[in-house]
Amino acid sequence: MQALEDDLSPRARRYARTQQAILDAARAIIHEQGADKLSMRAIADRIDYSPAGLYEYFGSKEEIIAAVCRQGHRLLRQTMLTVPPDLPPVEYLTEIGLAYIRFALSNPDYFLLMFTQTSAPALEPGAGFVEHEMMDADSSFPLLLQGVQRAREAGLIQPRAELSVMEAAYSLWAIVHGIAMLRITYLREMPMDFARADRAALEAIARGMAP
Amino acid sequence: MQALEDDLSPRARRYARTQQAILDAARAIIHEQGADKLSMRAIADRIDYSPAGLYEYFGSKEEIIAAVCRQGHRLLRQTMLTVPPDLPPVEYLTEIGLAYIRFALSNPDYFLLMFTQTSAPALEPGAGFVEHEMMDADSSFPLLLQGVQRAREAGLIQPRAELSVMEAAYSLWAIVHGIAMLRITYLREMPMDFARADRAALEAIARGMAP
DNA sequence: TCATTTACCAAACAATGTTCGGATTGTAGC
DNA sequence: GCTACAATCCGAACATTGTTTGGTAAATGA
Repeated sequence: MQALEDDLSPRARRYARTQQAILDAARAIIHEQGADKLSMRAIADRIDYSPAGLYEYFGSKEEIIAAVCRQGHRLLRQTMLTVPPDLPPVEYLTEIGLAYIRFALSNPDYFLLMFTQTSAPALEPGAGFVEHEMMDADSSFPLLLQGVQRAREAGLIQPRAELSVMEAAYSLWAIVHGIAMLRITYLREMPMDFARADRAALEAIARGMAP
Repeated sequence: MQALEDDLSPRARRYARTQQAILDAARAIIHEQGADKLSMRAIADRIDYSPAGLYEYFGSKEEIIAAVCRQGHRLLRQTMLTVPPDLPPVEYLTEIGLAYIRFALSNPDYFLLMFTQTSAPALEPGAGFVEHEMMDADSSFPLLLQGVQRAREAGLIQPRAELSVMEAAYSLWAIVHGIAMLRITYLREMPMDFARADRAALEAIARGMAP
């Protein structure tokens, strides 16, 4: 991990390390006490700083949260990357979908924070969809897109006039995201065989995209 | 609306009306300024009360929010009820799904608040799923359930061993909820033909449940 | 060695949810 | 109508929040 801190001056390295310590503390507080207990003072206490000292590293609490969310998206992507890519295409899609849901269930507050931010960076007017955060290398969506592409090449998914590859991936994302969201919020206390229901949902959407 | 205020004493009627005024003010603030601008003082100002006075009607800000959310779920259900029930079953399902999404897009802060509450009333241990909030008369889920049931009776949806009526409705809810959530949060700035993509998603899931 | 930038903090500020004590108002019983 | 009691309602305060300010100490570069 030290290796990543490139050819920076000692000062810049310390700065980056403290910045990361702030983010780690924030993440730990969110995980241990929930997002509503995340305060500048709590972060400062945990890393032996004063609240005011944090403003040397981040402009505001919002910026800290935004940075935590970026790391969260990277982490989510990495979780999905643990699924063996040599699985049969449809099974692969199912598994990365389930991994997405599992991530949300293991880190409900974190996940909720990541997908509740309404203050996104506004895209410049003329930008295409590739410019969007969704298509970043850190995002998890490209994995879905690539999975759908592979399934299509294997002939297991039929791209029709009414369902492009992009739209197929969007549908998959939506159903998986909807399940994750509902299960960590509205359906948290619902007694139900979710393992079964989730698989059924994924099978249904897969069948709907089959030739 | 006066008719609903039953056979209560004048005092109880005033009480109920003030309670409703508080909820209306809260809803208006959420709609006009966003959920983060919702404060006890803002509510009090709007209805000419002092902040302390509100505590005669609600125990806390959380209770106010919970009540606002309950009304939100009723409103969402009513929005979905405007879809003509005599449409062909599959088309009916598509339309109430689109109504769900439309509600979220027209009231993003409201919708987000409704489905972000993680402090739900814990279900008593021995309770079945019918006891859950999801199955309330105010909830929108029963509409989906009933729609799926009708489609099944018309032979347009095949209930299989791996996909009960309940699970089919759950799948539909998930995809619609996922679309709604993504579009008002992560994908807010995404330039994309959502009208097309949403229909494609709903068609795909419908095809996946067809015989 | 000295001047400047960096790192850091104590103290204060404004805004928040909530509580407390008392004042005012409405109601029920006589 | 009068009185006692309960219901409303509010000013003032408290604790907790994010953030700013002014200044001190340390590190850096000349």
